[in-house]
Amino acid sequence: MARANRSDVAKLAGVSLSTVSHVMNGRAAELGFSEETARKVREAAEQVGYVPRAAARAFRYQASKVIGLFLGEIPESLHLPVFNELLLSAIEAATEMHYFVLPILLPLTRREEIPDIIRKTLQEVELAGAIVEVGSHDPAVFKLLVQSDIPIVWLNPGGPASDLPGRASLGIAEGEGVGQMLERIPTEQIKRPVYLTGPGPFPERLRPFAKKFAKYQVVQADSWLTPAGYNSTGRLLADGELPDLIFAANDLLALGALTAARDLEVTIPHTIQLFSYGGFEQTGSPMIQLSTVDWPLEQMGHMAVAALLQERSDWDQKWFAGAEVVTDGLSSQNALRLNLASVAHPRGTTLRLS
Amino acid sequence: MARANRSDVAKLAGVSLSTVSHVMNGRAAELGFSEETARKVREAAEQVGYVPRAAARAFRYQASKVIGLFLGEIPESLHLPVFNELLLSAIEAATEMHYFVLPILLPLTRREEIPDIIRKTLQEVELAGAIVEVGSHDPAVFKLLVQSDIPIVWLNPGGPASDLPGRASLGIAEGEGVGQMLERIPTEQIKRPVYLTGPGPFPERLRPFAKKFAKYQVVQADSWLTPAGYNSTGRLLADGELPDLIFAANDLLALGALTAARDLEVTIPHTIQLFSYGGFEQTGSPMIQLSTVDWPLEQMGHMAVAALLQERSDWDQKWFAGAEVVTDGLSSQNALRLNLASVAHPRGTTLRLS
DNA sequence: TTGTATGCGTTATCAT
DNA sequence: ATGATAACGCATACAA
Repeated sequence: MARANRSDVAKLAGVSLSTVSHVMNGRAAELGFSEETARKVREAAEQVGYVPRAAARAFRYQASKVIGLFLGEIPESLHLPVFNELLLSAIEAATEMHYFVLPILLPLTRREEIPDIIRKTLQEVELAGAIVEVGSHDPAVFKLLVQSDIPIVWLNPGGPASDLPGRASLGIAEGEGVGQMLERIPTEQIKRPVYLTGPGPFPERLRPFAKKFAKYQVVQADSWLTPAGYNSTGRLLADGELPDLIFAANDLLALGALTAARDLEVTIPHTIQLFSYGGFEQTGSPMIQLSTVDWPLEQMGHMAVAALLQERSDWDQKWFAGAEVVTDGLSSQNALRLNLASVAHPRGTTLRLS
Repeated sequence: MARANRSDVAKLAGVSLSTVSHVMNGRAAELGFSEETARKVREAAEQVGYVPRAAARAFRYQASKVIGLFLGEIPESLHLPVFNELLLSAIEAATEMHYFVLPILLPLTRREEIPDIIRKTLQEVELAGAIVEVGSHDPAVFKLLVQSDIPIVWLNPGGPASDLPGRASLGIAEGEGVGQMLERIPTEQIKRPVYLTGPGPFPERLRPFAKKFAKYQVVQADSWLTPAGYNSTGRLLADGELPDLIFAANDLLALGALTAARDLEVTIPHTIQLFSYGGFEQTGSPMIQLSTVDWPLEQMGHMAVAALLQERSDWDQKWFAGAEVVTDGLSSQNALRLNLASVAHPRGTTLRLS
């Protein structure tokens, strides 16, 4: 048997079609319907399991409750925090406003397919708006999205906000937290700083470190995961003069470095100080207190939704704090460009603090 | 300016509305339109950025490309693999068939809200089908979902398939992999087996362990995360006679146990053997080779989508292998109930194998 | 207090 | 080869 529709309910309740609509949309009292009628309708709906068809409602209202979240595909665990935290916080924020979040993965390779993916998406699911992780994509691939009239929020989880046209553009001031961290360390005593990173181009977060130290060594591991950090650090420590400060470009590399040092009986933080980027946090009673710089992805997800749905009050109050607003160079007057602050969490386990 | 619609294109191309539809749906050749007309239409569409309205299409076709994935909310990192692997594998499978996956989080507390969440969802977004993690929910809360005519696949990521009515019901034979693991260990020499678990009821995976050993000790940590495993194991090892086998109910607890043993200079696997459940895997050159039982969540996500979209061939070929099919006790003749095999990965690093 | 008419944008059928 | 039109289910303005 097919899904019940309005006329099934109307027939069963012995009322007209519009009466069903009015009652189901909670306007019974407002329009002065009898309690008796309302009850009859609700009972009939309940009995046949009637729920108004979303497709018909979306069509009729010319509106949708689905927010598209376009994310770069995940090459390895490095991106899991991006996926998890962005998606979950976006869902949380959206749910609060009775919206849904539809994640759409964009291939990192085969970029020529992206325009077509976007066209197919727009054609198959009505979107209330789009949140787009720009990544390293050529903005031109999003042309169709821009041409459609839905609001767009651009995201750059690994750097400054782009200046693409849309309702908002969010970035992260990665250097800020790193700078804070460096201020807490007596850096004048540092002789051999090391920057431990993964494959690919150096991220923004390196900048304050590079600025602080005239000379530093770069160790590039062959992945962004813990074992690579372990191996690279192991080789580094075995090979000659010990470093006295390691900045790991992500937390997983730092965990590898920590373990390698322990295995080689190099004490941290006494012999080597260590900190990383990513906001590693253990709930409950922690085993490891890693000094790390928070990556405000959760804030980013919340703000993206808030901006998309134009809940300006939300930005200002809960999530806005610490954001660096940049309004110049934007075409739309409604647009907001801002970089979320990253925050240092220095901890005595891995840093000797001044 | 508003999003372009069909009539904008028709006007620009100088043709009728239906001609635009015909061309846009690739039926130009079939209906014998001139190449000239088709080109004009395509160019006009391109120029104004026309994409057919999804809401109107969904309405007209009485169909949708969105699969709802109803998941229990995530209380702590324990559930991250469930969320990640299920969602990502479902997205992967769905994308291949040109479908989308909409994750919907159901509150674990405040369960009385669930029926309303489901009703709102059905009312606001047209679903092609639903994949539902049953969890510990009373199946009655899903009544509206069942009454709607969309196909449903039930999931139990932590135990056997339920026998709810729907297109399919998938579970996991957790005991299978644990049993395999126990067969590889010379268990007659085990004197003091310990089961290390987290808060809450004991999962299915314990069963073969309990069956194998007449007497075993249960250590219940106060969370499912690594630090809790560390603390509980630390206390256990300090407190008297050492165990000789620890089965950790998840990988994170096992990692804590491993670290605790190392810190107390108890050798693994020589003094204590250790294995866990969850399929912990490090890509690249691994630092830790944990003996663990695979949790086939990825397979589950793929199969759920395949079953939902009735791609029977898919089950049989790629993902079906090793699944234990149970067809008795099902009402719907289309329904399939099966338990995916879990697989042991014994590794010499943490187990002494026979 | 209830019923009726209209339109939302698209597609497919049918007529030209 | 191209154009006109009905139908999809719902919500609402308006008529009764």
